[in-house]
Order: sequence, then structure tokens, then C-alpha cells
Amino acid sequence: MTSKAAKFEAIPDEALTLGQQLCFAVYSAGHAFNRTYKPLLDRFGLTYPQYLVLLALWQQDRMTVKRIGEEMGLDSGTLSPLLKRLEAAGYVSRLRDPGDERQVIVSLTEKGRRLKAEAFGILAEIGKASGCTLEEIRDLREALHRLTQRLGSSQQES
Amino acid sequence: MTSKAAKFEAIPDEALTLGQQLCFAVYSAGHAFNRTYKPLLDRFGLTYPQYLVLLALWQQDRMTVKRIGEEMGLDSGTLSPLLKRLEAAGYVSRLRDPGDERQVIVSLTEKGRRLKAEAFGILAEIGKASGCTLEEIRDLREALHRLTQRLGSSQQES
DNA sequence: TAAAATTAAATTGCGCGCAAATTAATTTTG
DNA sequence: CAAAATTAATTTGCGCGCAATTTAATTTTA
Repeated sequence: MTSKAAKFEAIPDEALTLGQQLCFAVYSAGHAFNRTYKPLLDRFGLTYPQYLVLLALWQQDRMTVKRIGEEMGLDSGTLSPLLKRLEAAGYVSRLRDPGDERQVIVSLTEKGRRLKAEAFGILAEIGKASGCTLEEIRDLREALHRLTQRLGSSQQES
Repeated sequence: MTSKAAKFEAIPDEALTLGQQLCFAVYSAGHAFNRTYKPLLDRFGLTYPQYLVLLALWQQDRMTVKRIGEEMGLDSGTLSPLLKRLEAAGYVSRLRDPGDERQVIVSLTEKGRRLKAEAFGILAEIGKASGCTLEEIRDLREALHRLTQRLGSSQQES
């Protein structure tokens, strides 16, 4: 019994299958959402991540890139080009903060604000596709938030 | 009361926030898993999706690209280059099926099989980082599987 | 206040993930 | 059996997502 092998000997072989992995269940559900949103967003010329940024802006307009990144867990390397495309599509404007020229303030355009009305329809479609009750959605969402929190905080420790 | 607005009038404004979205909870948890796996996989020169493919192969060796795609919900456009990189890293071999030259059979190399022993350690690390009990993991996994199933089947209908 | 350190965005490079087009092999059918 | 249709994998193009670097502005501090 070598020391290295012994340490995890208690874990059965079946624990290592794809179907048993929580991470793979999350991974697959993420793709499934992306695929479900795609046809609903195509007619607005939006991608799923772009739509999530708009959700953040409908909640709180005029955020810096950094602030949006904090809300969404994304860095400027991801957001900068995405926001440029959202601007090119006419949904947001990007303006340097006159008080601090390092910052860029992202604001909804009139077109961006108008889209919010359509989003309720998208929300209803997704809710229907998910086949979940409001309670199931809430419980699952909260369980995932707790999980994300714990995975995130475990990062800092290492 | 315009007809278009009236249709979804019952949905409150708060339902449209990022934090309320199940999709965003899944999206964030997916990124959190990716970030947690990254340092654990870096020393093997593997990415998180590559590791998932290896999980599939430890469960069932010698699969065609198509079969792996069915197991994982990915198409060959994603898998072909990923498998080439796994081959370049020495974890798998890719061989045309002599009985049907259209198919490519992906097999674990000795190096790929050896890595399985290390995977139990990774599994334990992730389990610790998730902070979930085995019951929580099972429940969450099953809820996500059901969700993925329903989102997937809703695609065919449209 | 001038130099050093910090901060915010943007940029670069690479690996997914997916749609669409391409290539090559096999199966169907006329 | 030959043409047409189907199938499997690859390739191409584009948009994330992230690490690492760069650029520019602001703050700290010597």
C-alpha cells in the first residue's frame, strides 16, 4: 500500500465517471442555457454573454467596466471587446469619465433601454423551457450561489 | 394598456435582475469550477474541457469522436482540435477505424491511463473546495441533469 | 513636486464552443 | 453498378474567457 495511493483509496472508481461529476452537470447546464437563449437573442443580434451584460445594466445603468466585471465575475480582457460590440450594435455607449480618465462609463442607449421590454418575453420563454417551478428555480439558484461562493473563496486560500 | 406589454405585465421588474437569473447562477458556477480546476490541471498541462474528455475515456476507452461528442454534448468542431491537443500532449491516440475510414477512434495512451490515479486526488480537492456534502452534490447534480434535459428537449420543439 | 507605485482599460495570444462549409468514406437508390 | 444521399471528421470564422502585457491616468511617497 503506497502512501500516495492509500490516501484516496476510499474513493470508488464510479466516483470518477462524467455523469457523477457536479462540475460536468454545471458545464452541461451552462451549454444548454446558451443553446436555448441563442435563437431568442439572434433576432436582436445579441450573444448570451452580451445579454447578461444588458441585464446588469437594466438593473444599474452607468457602470464602469470594472464595476460590470465585479457584478459578473469577468475581467476587462473579456469585457472590453464585448462592450465594443454592444456599442457597435447600438445598445450601449462608452464614455471616459471626465473626473477620472482611466475609467470608462458604460451607459444604455435608448435602443438598449427599449430592449428591456422585450426581455420579459425572453424571460418567460426561458422559464417555460426550463420546466421549473418558481420554487425549484429559487432553490437551485441559491444552491449554485452558495457553491460559487465556496469555490471562489477556496481560490484565495491557495 | 398595450397588448404587447400586457402579456407579461405580471412579471415584476426584480425578476429581470442578474442575481435572480438561474442561467446566471449556472454561468457563474461554471466559471468558478473552471477557475478551481485550473491550478490543479496546470501541472498536467491540461485544460478543464480536456480533463472532462479524459474522464469520459477513463469510463469508456476507445470511443469515436462522435461518441465522445454524444457523451459530452459537444460537436466535432469543438472536439477535433481539442483531441489533437490531447494527442500532442501524449494522453490519447487517434486512429482511423480500419472498418470505417470515416471514423476516428480515440484511445488512452499509457500516460493517459496513468493519469487516472492522479484524478482521485483532483476529485478530492474539488470536493473540498465545493464544501458540499455528498448528498448536496447528488441533489444538485440531479436537479441540473433534469434542467439540462428539459432545456435540451425544448430545443427540438422550436 | 518629481519619481515610484497603483489603478483602469485595452490589447495580445490561446483554447474552447458552435455554425457553416469542406473533404472523404459509406450507404442508399434508381 | 453508378449516381445521389448520408455520414464522420476536419476546417474556417467568430465570440467569449482568461492570463499576461501594455498604455495611460491617478495616487502615493520621498
